[in-house]
Amino acid sequence: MGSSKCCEKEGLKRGPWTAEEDQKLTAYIQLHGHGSWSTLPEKAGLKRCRKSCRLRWINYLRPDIKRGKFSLQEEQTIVQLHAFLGNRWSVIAAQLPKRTDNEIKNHWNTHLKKRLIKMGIDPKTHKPRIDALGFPTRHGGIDANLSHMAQWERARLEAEARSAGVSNNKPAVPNHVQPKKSQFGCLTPRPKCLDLLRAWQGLVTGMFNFSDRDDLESPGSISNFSHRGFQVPTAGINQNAAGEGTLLPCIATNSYTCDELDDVGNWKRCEKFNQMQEFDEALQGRTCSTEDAGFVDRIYVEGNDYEVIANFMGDSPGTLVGVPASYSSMELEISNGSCSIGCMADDGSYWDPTLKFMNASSSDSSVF
DNA sequence: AATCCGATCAACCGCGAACGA
DNA sequence: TTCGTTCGCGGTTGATCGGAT
Repeated sequence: MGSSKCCEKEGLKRGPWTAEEDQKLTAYIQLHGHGSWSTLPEKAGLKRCRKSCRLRWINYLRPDIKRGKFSLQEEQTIVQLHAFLGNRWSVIAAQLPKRTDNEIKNHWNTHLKKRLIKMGIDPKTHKPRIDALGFPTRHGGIDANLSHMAQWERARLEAEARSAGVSNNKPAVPNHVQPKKSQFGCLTPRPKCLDLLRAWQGLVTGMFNFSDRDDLESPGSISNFSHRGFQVPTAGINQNAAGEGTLLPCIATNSYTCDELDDVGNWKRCEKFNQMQEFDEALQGRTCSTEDAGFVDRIYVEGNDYEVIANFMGDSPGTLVGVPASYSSMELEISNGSCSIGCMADDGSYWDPTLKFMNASSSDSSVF
């Protein structure tokens, strides 16, 4: 486990923790909180360095962590987020409740990475791997699907590049990828990148779903993805004579109305939706559920920067609502199949997107 | 039964960022 | 602005386990 450093110089203990040490650390933190990690070991009566204590608590002893097998959903999320974020395990872990970055990192390195490699997908780029002759690697009968995968991946990278390029002063990975604590003390529901990636979730689902069972231990064909349900959060948009875009209530099945939209960068999302058309015939029984509530994408309409949010009420199809991107702190609550959204601006003012949307629709104003 | 070997995962280290003096 | 300290992240190591030989 590496050469000794901070622990050895002061005669501190290293290696596996004993039950007694765990008990001491847990008892101390439950009573006092961890406070300063540098002083904790001494106060807690542990002959361990601060790093060792912190790691033990965060990765093992903390009460709000889940251990054991990763679910299909969790694995999909990891793969999707890794495609966007790379090895930013702490950010990925923030989107997987009760999982630690260390656990996710280990799971990636020991399971997911190998599974992707087996499928002929480069785990670093998430692109189909190219052999020495420049041809995509062959793996069973999945070539056709890999080409689809490659198209999706291209779309993903293009979207990523655009989002970085549209605003030079914005980081390539937006800040809101980082989970934020809102005034209500809750984490924002999820980063937009999850939604960008949701479009190809069906492919990933195909990669990780095997026949009729959810057993993940044996890789299966990805060729059956087209027969599966494919949840697609979709956008409806209307242009008036002046060329202004107005968001419409959107039934959460595909509504590819984007062809006529401008080609100057507004409504970037639509390009992605157009690419989804080629899957149109293959996709059946598309429905959108409350799982799709939350961020959909960032759009730029009339020079304004908006977040688009799928908003679901009860069991009815969702609507899309727009929120100024400056309203960074979102609240989303799902209960009894109903989803409500509210947003807090940095100055503390509150934005009710549903209300704004309805007002805007009735007044025929631009966008909202 | 003994040994080997690959897989797994807890734990450690180095480094950069954040922060305060 | 600089410097020292602390924290947290990502990469890596090595103990352990289980299956194969």
